[in-house]
Amino acid sequence: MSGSRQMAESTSGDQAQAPDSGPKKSGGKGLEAIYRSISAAIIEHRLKPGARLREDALAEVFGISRTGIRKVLQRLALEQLVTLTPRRGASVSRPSVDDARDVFEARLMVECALMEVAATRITEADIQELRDMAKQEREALRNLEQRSAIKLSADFHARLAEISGNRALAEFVGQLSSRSSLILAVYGNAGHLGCESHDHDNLVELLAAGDGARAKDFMERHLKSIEASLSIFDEPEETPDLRDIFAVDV
Amino acid sequence: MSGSRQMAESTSGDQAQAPDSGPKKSGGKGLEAIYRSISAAIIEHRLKPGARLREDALAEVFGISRTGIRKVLQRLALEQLVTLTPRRGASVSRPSVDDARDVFEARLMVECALMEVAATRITEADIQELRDMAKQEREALRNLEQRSAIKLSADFHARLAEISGNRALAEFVGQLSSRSSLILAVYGNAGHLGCESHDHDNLVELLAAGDGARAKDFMERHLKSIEASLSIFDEPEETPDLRDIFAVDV
DNA sequence: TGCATCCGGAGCGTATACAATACAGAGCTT
DNA sequence: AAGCTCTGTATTGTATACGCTCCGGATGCA
Repeated sequence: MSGSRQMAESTSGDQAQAPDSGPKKSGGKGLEAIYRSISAAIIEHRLKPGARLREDALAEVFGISRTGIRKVLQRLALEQLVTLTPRRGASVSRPSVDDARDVFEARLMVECALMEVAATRITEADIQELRDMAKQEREALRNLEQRSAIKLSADFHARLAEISGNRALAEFVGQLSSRSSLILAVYGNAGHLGCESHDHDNLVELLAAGDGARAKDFMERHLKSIEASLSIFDEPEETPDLRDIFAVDV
Repeated sequence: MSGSRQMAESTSGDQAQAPDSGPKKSGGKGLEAIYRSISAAIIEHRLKPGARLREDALAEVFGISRTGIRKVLQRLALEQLVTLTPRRGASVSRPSVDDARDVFEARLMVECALMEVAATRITEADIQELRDMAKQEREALRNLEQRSAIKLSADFHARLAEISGNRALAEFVGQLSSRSSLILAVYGNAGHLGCESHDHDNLVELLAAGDGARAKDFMERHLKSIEASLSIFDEPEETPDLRDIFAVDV
């Protein structure tokens, strides 16, 4: 892996203003803020899988017209965070069992490989930032702020991938991490949310020590343990067997 | 590249409809066809990097209003086939040197790993289909139809990734392949277009033999040879240093 | 009473209208 | 003569209007 540029955010002059403060004169970049707002709400499980996202309602909430909302929803749909059903509108995606397996298989493949690259390219500033993120996540967990913790965890993995210096792979990991959050919402067991509290700290220290091989192994165990913690079985089909369900009542 | 007249038809069964044959009954699926049409035009280099894509012009060509065109352009932008510059509209992306390196690095990582998976999952039907695609590509090359050959090559790699059974990774490879076509357009040497004529045939036979390890090695050499065939050097910067350039004249 | 049909509302899909802005060319100033 | 500004035009950004489809309830008929 070569290259020495750093991952510039799309347009660096990006400023996020409060969603409701400037309803009239919000510039084109306001859409980016709305995107992040909805995206965060989904990742934090404030919007649960299956929740409908009506265009009118969102338009009113964010103080713009449906046009902009549709743009945001289309982007979210391409990232598979929301599902767009014709004539029915948008709703938060409900990943299938196959989706879940695909996502974790992909993460295993890509994130593990990236650890070895990251170990050789990580800088002091990166290490400090990652330690910070891990700490925030630990504290969120301790305060039982599960919503924040899940988002921070996804951000951590995404940030980790950025260190590799490969933008294409970093974006891909970012999307996979976001989708993982949805998978947790559907198949996760309450109380035990994905990442162990100290896993990320350990990962950072391994990278700080430059030990790519062990970081890779650790990431592998980390991801496998997350996947193993899921309750992946086929959901009740769309036409549940009511006789079976209410058998006890009869 | 001057006229806007060059994107209408595509070689395969893509129907180019008369300008306004069905203004009312467009149907939501029409956008998918338009997306494929523009996407194919870009991948086949009928629209070259830097070419501007004016919304009005596209709207007129495809017989719909700008609304639908904007939707398609936004999707293409998210896939990084077109670049959307604020207030300047859309143009075919011109991948940077860094982009090129990232894309091929990602392909190397993912496609190679997928070969071992594909070798265990490939079916007779898959083998037959891949042989067919490789044959079409060979013939296109022999007939000097470079445009078709490039698209067929990208389709081949994408189809190959689908065999792994992992949708997330398959989509990712598909996007990387499309972007690779753009990279070829910018940094490729005329005459030697990426894939060697028999590489894909060899790949199929290795997979048909179930030899995942050698398929992986072959894919690695294949991708590296493509990347090596590129002329990757920094293009003149956007604000060329005129003093430097004309130093000899002074 | 049960089912089919009709009707009304709600919400999305598409087109069009209007406003804002960047580029280009011409004219003026120095 | 060269540079700067000012204005005109072309093109995108955003909002709004209208039509169409789907869902739910009410009504009529068997």
